[in-house]
Amino acid sequence: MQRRITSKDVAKEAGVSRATVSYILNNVKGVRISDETRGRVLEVARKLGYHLDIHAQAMKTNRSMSIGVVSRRNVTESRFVNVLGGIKDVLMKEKYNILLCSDELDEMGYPEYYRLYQSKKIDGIISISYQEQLNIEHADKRAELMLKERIPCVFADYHLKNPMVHSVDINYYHGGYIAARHLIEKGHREIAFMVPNLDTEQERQRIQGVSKAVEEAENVKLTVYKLKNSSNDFENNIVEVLMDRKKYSAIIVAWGLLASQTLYLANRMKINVPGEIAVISLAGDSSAIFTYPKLSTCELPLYELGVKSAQILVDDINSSGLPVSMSLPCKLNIRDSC
Amino acid sequence: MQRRITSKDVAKEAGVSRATVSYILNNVKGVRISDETRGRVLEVARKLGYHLDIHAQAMKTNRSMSIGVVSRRNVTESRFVNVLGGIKDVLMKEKYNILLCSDELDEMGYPEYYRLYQSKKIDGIISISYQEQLNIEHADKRAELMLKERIPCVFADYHLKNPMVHSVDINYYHGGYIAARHLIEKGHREIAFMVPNLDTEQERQRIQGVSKAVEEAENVKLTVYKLKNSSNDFENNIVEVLMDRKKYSAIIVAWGLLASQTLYLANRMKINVPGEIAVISLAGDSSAIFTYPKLSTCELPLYELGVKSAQILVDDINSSGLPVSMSLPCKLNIRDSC
DNA sequence: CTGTTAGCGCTTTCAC
DNA sequence: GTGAAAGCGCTAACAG
Repeated sequence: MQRRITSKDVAKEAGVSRATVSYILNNVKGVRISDETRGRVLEVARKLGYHLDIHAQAMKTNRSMSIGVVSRRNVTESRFVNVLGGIKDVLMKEKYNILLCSDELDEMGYPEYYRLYQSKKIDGIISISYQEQLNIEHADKRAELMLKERIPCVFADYHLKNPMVHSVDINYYHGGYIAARHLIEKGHREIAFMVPNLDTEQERQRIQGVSKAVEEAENVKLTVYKLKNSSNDFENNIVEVLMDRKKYSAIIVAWGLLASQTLYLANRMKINVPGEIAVISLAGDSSAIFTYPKLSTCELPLYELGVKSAQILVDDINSSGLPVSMSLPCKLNIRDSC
Repeated sequence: MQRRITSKDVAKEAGVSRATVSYILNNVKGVRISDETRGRVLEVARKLGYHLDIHAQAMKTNRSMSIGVVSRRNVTESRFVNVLGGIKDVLMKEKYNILLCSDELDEMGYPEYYRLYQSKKIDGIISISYQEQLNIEHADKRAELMLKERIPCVFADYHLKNPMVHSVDINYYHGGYIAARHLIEKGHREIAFMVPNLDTEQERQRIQGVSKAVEEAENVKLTVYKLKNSSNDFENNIVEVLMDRKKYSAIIVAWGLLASQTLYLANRMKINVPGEIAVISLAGDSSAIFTYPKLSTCELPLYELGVKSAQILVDDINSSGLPVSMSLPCKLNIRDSC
């Protein structure tokens, strides 16, 4: 086991002091160092195979250059992963690393990421909402904790009540509105809206958005079907709605998976889409594009959500300012199902 | 800005020494401490809001308790994310955190994760192959580097030549074999195999596995279609193969997305699946289950891949031993398309 | 412009 | 069983 090469070794070998080495390696400005010295030190560092000890550095600077990204357990959901992509792209540029955290509580009732922050393992937190997140009060409580302890933190897609924490949300109202609007412009006058029966801000906004578009139009009738969520198997629900198809010419479906399933069932029931019924989904990822027919969706700005969240967090860490809160619009992606 | 609470503060307040505090908080065995003292210290720590400084600890112990997971850029691929799930479940139990790394090279030609290891930010590395990873020599070179510097490292799904590094692979041969075998048992005698024309171990194994099953059977004819990869748009290729359909009664498709697209096109061309042609895919994730008809797949053991990789890495860090290399079998998941 | 030095907060050996 | 003290490798304030 051989000793680690430290900045001391580099300094000695190069015939300068440790401070000089530190200045050069960190590119500290406001210190002028002759190009010759600089070159020599860099060369020696390379030759000796010197590597910074990040813990020693962190100890001095009180910065770990890591950001915690919190997910509710399931890293597998495509929603999570798309947001992560946006976060990663921003943080890489800013020299931050991403540390995956859970929010499971420890014996003392604190979430893991709280501990990681207090231990200085991460400099800030991005919390991404999880699907079917019912318990908003719970999230609000977490936000309180962050606020109280002044922990740099951004809530992504949480739609919190608390206006003092940074938040980036998705404008589901807008999504519902433009989707319904599109159908109306296409001439549909009887529209069904299929949405899981959940008491979440997300679904509430969608219903409002869809309703708004309908209200603005003339002679358009809307039927909202609230699907009972029996362990995520909506088959029976969907079949019922499809049986009802004399009552409308188009369906808006709240979720991507639900939409795929709807198309599947339509195929099975020999219902022509979009001929007999047009279908549009208010979410859904690219994996859904090979449904038959290709699904028209209202794309959620997931990548953007990640980008904005990361930017806000980095800004906050660098100079904590006023709380930022924004809401990102959706984008229509019309393919073949309507 | 108030001073950080240190173990010194806790020690003073509790009337013991810092060493005692450390022993208690880390649950060090081989040191007997009266329950009364232990309780008092814990209580004081809680009251004062003491939190360990993880960098100071890491500096002493030379352990950062983080593992780097390397992905080639695209964290969005479902392949990556499923493996990650397995890794996460194991590492959480072992008290390790996951740090997402890229393998982009820095000015000095080292991948990011190499730097992170040398800086002691991570204790080991799990490298997950990326799809269509063509350049095996390149990967072998990375493996050399890890080996030379004795960096704890596991290569997941790389099929490296070097037997000295830990590796966990997927047995694509097995996947191809059981899929073909299933079709043969179902009575199919003319089988087509559609595979992207890539010179990778993965596709080579698949072809071998499928061929093997065909050879073992009597009177079965296999036609291999190598698809030219023009920017991942295989539509024309697939249509051609489907036009050829008098020549076979079943198709094996190498990739999940390709399979979805095949079903889509079959629908569009009014070809009945599995009536006219049966279809089975050698990969594909759960998002594909709402194709019409529901796609039969040979499931890749992605979660397991993550689990095994993480276990091997942790073992290696704790007591570096002989190189482990294993290959995980696939699993048939027969739904409606064959 | 460069060097000296004092810690950052922790663990752990060694003495008591 | 408990305590004193020696660093781990770095940065930044200060002195030269």
